[in-house]
Amino acid sequence: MAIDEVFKALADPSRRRILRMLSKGDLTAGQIGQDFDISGPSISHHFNVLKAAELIRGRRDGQQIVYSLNTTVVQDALTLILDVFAKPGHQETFDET
Amino acid sequence: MAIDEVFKALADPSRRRILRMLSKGDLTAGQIGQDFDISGPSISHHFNVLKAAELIRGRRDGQQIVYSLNTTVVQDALTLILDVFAKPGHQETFDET
DNA sequence: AAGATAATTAGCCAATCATCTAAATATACT
DNA sequence: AGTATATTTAGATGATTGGCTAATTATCTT
Repeated sequence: MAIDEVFKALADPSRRRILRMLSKGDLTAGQIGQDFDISGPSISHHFNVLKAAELIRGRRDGQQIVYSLNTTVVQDALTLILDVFAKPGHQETFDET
Repeated sequence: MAIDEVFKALADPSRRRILRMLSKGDLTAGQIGQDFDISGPSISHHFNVLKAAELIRGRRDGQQIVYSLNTTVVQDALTLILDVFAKPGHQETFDET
């Protein structure tokens, strides 16, 4: 997993919205696009960025591409995000102060 | 806290490195800068981005500016980051699969 | 095989970003 | 007051980004 790609992918609000949508379940490109005011190609570009970060995966189902969250990478990404802030030798879980 | 600023701040590897350094303890601008190959003004720009996201705070101590992590905002930011991936109604902690 | 639908890739453009050098500001020292 | 040190702000520049339209690819339907 490329940490840099992950953080860059998360930098855009549309992409974060896509991730949030997919966290509730798989969706086709079209279903996702309907929720946005931007053009199809622009959405497609966001899919590419998210795929480059390996945060999502797409599989073709007939005419449509069904996108789903790559939960494995999402877990790893969250670990790395927490690492940015974690004091080493201070094994803290998220809820801890 | 401006979520958008937070994610933009995290998008740059130098800024993530700064945060990691500060998570171990406060440091002056100069001490941080020594660890980087980029110019002073560039580092200063990164401080500004991190300050805009309220992730760090700087206080003057004589000639130096001492930077520290804004732990309150860091906590809130982590919550928001987790929200990007969390299925609602599925109260999951970080360690859970 | 022709046309419709779903989505992508290609190519362009304006806006943003990370970096730089030069100049400015703030504090300390002599 | 004058100089050195620490850091920032100002302004410029090349690279990256997010958006668009047009064209392409893949699949389905008739």
